[in-house]
Amino acid sequence: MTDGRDGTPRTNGSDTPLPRTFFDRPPLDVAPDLLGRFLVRGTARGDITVRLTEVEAYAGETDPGSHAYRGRTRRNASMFGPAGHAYVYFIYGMWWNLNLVCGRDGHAGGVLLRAGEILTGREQARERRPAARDDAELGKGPARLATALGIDRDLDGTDVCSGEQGAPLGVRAGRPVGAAAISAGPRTGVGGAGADHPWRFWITGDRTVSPYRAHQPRRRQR
DNA sequence: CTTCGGATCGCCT
DNA sequence: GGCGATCCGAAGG
Repeated sequence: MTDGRDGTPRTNGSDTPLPRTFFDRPPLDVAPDLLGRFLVRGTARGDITVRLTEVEAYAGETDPGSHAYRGRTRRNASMFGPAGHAYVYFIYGMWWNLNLVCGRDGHAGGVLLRAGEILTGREQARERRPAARDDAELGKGPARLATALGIDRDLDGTDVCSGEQGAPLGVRAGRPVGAAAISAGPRTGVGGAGADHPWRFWITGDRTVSPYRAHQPRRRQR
């Protein structure tokens, strides 16, 4: 990324790609460490850069809340693949959600990217998110974030650690957040065993963090 | 401000 | 056939 004004490269290291080893850890370690990092979406129209503000860990085969809990299927195959790749899935018949696969080989862990602050490429994001009432809403929620970034099935399995210019997705060092600025709590909209465990992490007080919503068992139809 | 119903489809039981 | 790691607009207080 450049500074957005005169093209002068940054010199503070925020553009450095995160090494693949970053993702070679359990989701509960990776998730809070992703806060403040930059996700770069490369499109034909230029880059969109997001500062990650809210994430959720999914532990894999042993986690009843995870898509990987019941084993490998066509949908969740990317979670069983190598770390440092994207897992993109379709939800509620209309939306896409983006995860980053992490954990040691053979463990289907992932981190759901729930919200972020759009730093560059705001015009593209606004066009894809006409319902957003202000910039903070562009990526405030997992499906909103994916929509703002133009994420869909095509990006499932994409390597986010290639470090190549123009890659469709990449994760950069960004501005990591210290533990004192991080809050933790239960996952949003996820029930079942372990629902109360603090698996969700966000930057305390950040305006782009989505509101918490408890799991709601669907009311039976009458 | 909060609550609620509808949209819409692929995966799983 | 049920329901989900959601969002949005309308209606109600």
